[in-house]
Amino acid sequence: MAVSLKDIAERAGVSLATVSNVVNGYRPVGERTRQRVQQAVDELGYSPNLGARHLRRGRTGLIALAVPELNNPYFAELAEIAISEAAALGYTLVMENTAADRDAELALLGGSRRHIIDGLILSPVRIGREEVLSRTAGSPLVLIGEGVYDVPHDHIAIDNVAASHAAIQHLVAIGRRRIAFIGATPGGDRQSAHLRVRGYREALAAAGLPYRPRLVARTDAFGRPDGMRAMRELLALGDPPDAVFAYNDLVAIGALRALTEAGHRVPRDVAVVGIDDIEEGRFSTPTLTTIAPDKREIGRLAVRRLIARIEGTQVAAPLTVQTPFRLVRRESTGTAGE
Amino acid sequence: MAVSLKDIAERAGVSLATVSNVVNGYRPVGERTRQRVQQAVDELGYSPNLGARHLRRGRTGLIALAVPELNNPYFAELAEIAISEAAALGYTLVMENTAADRDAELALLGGSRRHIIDGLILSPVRIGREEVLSRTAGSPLVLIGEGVYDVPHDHIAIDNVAASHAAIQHLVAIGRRRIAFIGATPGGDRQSAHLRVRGYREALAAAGLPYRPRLVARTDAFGRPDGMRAMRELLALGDPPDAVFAYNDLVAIGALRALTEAGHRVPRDVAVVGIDDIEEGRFSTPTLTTIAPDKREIGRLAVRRLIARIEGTQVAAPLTVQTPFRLVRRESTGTAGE
DNA sequence: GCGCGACTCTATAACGTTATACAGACGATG
DNA sequence: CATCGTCTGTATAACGTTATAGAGTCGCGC
Repeated sequence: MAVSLKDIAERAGVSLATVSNVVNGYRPVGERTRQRVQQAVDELGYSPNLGARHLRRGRTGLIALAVPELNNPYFAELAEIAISEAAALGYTLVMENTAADRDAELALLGGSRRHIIDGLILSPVRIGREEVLSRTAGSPLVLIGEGVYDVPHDHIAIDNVAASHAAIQHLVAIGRRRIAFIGATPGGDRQSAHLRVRGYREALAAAGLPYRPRLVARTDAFGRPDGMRAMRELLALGDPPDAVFAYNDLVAIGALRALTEAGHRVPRDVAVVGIDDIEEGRFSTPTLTTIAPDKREIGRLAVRRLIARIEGTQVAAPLTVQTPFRLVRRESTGTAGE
Repeated sequence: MAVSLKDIAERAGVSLATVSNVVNGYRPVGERTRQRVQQAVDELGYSPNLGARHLRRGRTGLIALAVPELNNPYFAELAEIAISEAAALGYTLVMENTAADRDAELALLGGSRRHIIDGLILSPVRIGREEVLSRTAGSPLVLIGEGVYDVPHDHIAIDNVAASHAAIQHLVAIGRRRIAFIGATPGGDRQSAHLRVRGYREALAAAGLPYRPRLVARTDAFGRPDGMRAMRELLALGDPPDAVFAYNDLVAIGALRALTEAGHRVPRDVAVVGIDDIEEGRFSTPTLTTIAPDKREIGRLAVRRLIARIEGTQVAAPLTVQTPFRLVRRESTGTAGE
């Protein structure tokens, strides 16, 4: 079971160090010995003990991706991309679930996994700039999502304000005037929800539409039930909206369901736009118009940048990258004909 | 940054071994020294280096959950449960994605992660009994899902045949006669798809309905697009079905979409039943009737059993556990009134 | 024939932890 | 007063790896 370098060394009749050199290619080894060692490795089925290697090298080969909800399809899709990118670069990516819990985010930031993990990709939702700044330097950190800016770490995000603009402009272009927003959060001011609200307000202004605070619905979380609840509240308003822009696709799908149950037609009575472009929105009834971030780009960039930091090949200043997005029109805002 | 036992020992003026004993409570330590050591630990913010501990103890405290698709909500929901259960027991669970790839499953079985992981929970889809049997004993293994039986490992699953029965009986009870199945796989004979087909056939027979091979649709995978494609094929048949039982909820949702696009009414023209009870099915239009496995039970049981094996407290014979399920009626088979 | 670099390979000291064996002090016991 | 056990604490050898320093051997130029 436990076959170690020592076993190989004995079998091949060479020293420990030589085997190590063959396995790692760290130093040149004569062709004859190399072959003998390689044969022993194959025969005994040796694989290096990563724990020991870590202890010696100070690196584990593990990186973590910490997200606020594992079963938000957006993060699941992102994770799948990140995992394969990490694998391609020789790292193993482990998922960590913060459950949108402030303490969990702080613990990760503080290095609770410090000895296990070479670096961390974090999607923060409950912590802000100060908390990140107060981090006592640990392993490399890459931020994704839009919560925190102006910190000395790499940061990958879409331009939330611009994304909101695009959504609102689209709704205005199809003739909507009373446009609601679902998914504002009570606290947090550099949070992405806040940014999306800001984009919403700016775009309304640009279109010459009034900003009606009653059309901005708060939610505690960002799941389907939250969208459904908020939509019901909006419908209970004396003068309900004729369009809804949701914090994300899950919220939008909750809203869709509330509309259907209440007997409203989508998009005729109310048009709906989400963000994330999860697969579910391509199969819902009606299908969901959405702002599609480039998940592939986000996942790959985050992993590459983190690994570059870990390996120290790139000591350049931290960079904030804004990845592209596009508007995907589907039934919930009327297809071509409508 | 790197504060080790040695630093604590110096600070507290005791030996390395004593600090270790305080930290682990392995041996009694005098009250006075204990306090001095504890204080040093707190002041310097020591946390043990898990790699080194592993090297010494032979355990990492990591367990893996390997699933065929990370972004199938069923597995995402299961993962969330398993992660918190593992955390409660002092383990960290890492997700592994086999991508329904035979080689990936074999690699895990063969112990590709052997040095990193204390144990593995695997949901196999491409390998069968023989492959599992040929495993050269490695770390403990718990199987979930329904692919493989009669192997010397713990195995947690629902009774697929019984689940299929329940679904078909329900469809028969609401008056359906031409019931299709979507999600048969070409190969594999102990695979869960096969078992579900068997339950489908048996239940048809029990209800006195004929088995029509043309109503069994094959799919390459088990996602929304597969369900959609298969449903279209069924609709193209001269005499289409009046009900569909799908391999899982995702496939069912794909079928739902195909039906909607083709202008069929659900459940009036065609009723649909899935398996998994993912949240998406509670918000789809129409909402989806489904066989709901007890995900909480599955996740917790799998983790507990694996950890019991790892810690050797339970050397009893491997056990196959069938967890309960129930039928959840929703709109896709007609609600109470229909 | 001697010195020197180039080329292979080896011996060994870490990395941070835990388990084992042992040492010293102190009462109690014969 | 010798003997024994108990109670604390320490020294040290692993665990499997890699990096460093160094030891041979060979060929080549002077």
